[in-house]
Amino acid sequence: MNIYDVSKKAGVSIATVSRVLNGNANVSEKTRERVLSAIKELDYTPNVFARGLGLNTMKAVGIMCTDSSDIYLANAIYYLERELRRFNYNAILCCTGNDAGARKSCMQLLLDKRVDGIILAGSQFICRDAGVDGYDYIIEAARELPIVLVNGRLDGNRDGCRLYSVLCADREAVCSAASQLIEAGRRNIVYLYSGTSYSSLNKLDGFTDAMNQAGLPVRPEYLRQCTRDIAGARGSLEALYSSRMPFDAVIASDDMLAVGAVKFAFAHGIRVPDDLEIIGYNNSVLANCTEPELTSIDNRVELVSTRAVRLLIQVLGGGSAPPLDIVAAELIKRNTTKF
Amino acid sequence: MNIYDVSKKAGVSIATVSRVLNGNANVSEKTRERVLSAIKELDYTPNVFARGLGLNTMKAVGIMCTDSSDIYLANAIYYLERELRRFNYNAILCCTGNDAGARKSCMQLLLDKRVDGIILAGSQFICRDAGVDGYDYIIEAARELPIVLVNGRLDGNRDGCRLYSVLCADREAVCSAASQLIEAGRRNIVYLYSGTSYSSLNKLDGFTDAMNQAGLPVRPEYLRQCTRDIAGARGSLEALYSSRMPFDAVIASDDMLAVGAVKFAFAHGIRVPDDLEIIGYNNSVLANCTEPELTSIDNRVELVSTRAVRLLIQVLGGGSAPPLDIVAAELIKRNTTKF
DNA sequence: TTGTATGCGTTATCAT
DNA sequence: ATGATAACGCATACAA
Repeated sequence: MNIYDVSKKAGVSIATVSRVLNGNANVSEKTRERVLSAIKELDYTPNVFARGLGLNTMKAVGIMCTDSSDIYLANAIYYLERELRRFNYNAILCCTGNDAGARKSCMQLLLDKRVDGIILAGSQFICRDAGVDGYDYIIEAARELPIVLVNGRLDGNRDGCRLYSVLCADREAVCSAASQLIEAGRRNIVYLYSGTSYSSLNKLDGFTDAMNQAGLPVRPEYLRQCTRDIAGARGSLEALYSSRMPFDAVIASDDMLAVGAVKFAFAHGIRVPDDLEIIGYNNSVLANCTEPELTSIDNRVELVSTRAVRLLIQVLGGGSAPPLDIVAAELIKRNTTKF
Repeated sequence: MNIYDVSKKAGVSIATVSRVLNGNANVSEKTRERVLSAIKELDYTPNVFARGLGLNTMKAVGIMCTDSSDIYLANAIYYLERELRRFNYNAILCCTGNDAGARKSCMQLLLDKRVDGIILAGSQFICRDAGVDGYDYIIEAARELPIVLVNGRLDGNRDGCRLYSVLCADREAVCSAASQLIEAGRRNIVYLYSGTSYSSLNKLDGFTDAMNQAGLPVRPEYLRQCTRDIAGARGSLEALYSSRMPFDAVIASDDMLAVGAVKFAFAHGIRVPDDLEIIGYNNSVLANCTEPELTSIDNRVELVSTRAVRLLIQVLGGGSAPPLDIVAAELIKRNTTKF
């Protein structure tokens, strides 16, 4: 079942069939209809490989992420795929984990597959310990096809590179949230985080911004890094607590960690939000699970993901796009804060 | 940069290059090395389209699901993709939502893309309101390529179909859990569920099994269907509560609903697990978020997903496989139950 | 062991 | 408006 069968059935040449298939105007209405009905009758669909061979495109983009089961990334992937398919692109998913080598080979795999573009979902691709040439594989790839970072940032102003970043204004969001806690009278605020990704460090900066603006000291004991799970967050606060360092608020870089904070408070009979205010990040489903429910910073996954795809589509269509697109976050107030 | 360039550089014919590429034994060690070094020097990678055109395979499988942001499905997708890539297959993700038409067009899209196989992830593809010919699109597709249902079940014993189901013994799991509650003295057990998917109805059957085995009546007011979120679950229990129907245990078809049950209890000062025992399903991260933490049935996403891929790989390799592969669930005891 | 030639199913460039 | 034909880059049957 190929284009020849259709051309035979319709009594035209394969060129005409191809023209109909690709919406070429140079076809009379009569023949177009004849061809279309032949296509329908034979239930013909063009062979992607042959088409790809000629056009060098498969109408697919690669989505790379560290872990698609992470709640934030799972949402990002959902929105990315939905938007991509809206533009008739398929999504090829690649979970790389945190190993640098795996990332490179994943990227290479996608390049070899001749995808039309690549989306790097999640801030984990840009992190402190990447090293000087840690992003070379991205830069190089961006010379071959457009690459969009979702919630990560890498400068795309190098010549010959098509590298774009779409992200949320994390720093400003945390700064604003921290400022509100300070205004509400909190003085001993803990900042709880896990990774050293671009986004994570950015949030941390936002926290210190707020402290500086308020003229409050940023004490290193209150910047607490822990493993990325409930127990890690809780444990970190336990340690601080037993060392008798007072704290009256917690800002977490992820709802998961904020859940740990709620559990810590519960275990010690500390009242939330009266004695301890807690703010999470991502505004994920986890924020609705605790008691009281978490106030959380919404970093707009859907919006960011959608814009990332739109941007990519535009570039794939030969258009241009700004290398940086920043979306504002939104504080969703629930019951772990008083303001 | 193609196979001709490599052959020129290595001073051999393209046939020899192809042989080296495909691990054909009929190449002398000397020429093989010469070719390999030429490949490396030119940084050559074969064109997937040309290769696909000849072999009619793209080393990719489609993963269809209703919603990749659902926690269970997100996990399934993660494990599926990981295992697929372990066997050098890429994953093309397609989220269909709940619309039947979208499912069919998604399936067609994947068929047109000439994927090597398709995995239908999640029980939502098989559901009560599918209608008599509701699965025809799956059956027909299975005539063209192997299809594996993850956590759904469709009979694959039709001739010419390669249709397989890998799933968890949900019915037995719920039956066992309910039986344990009954043994512990609970008499008024609520079964809380949301969908009418294969898996969902199966769990419901497991619940009635347990009641029947214990000689207890299955009262329809205690089989409560609600929307698939925390508020829905909570609301459903509120309704039951205000109608003064006593209940002392809840089994939920999903951790999300169980969270709603915990919240309901908290709101009314009902002690968990003393006055109300609660059991969730999926053993997801949500089970760790509540206070007390949820006892939950672990339906082994990782195992099921991994086995599904292994089965598919086997079939793709020309081997045969059982049409049905069932994995046992496991009850993870935490603090919303007393036993 | 190696090379030649053909087929795979399109798209696109010419003619007509 | 339509048709013939040359790419596209690989695998492979067959020849040497």
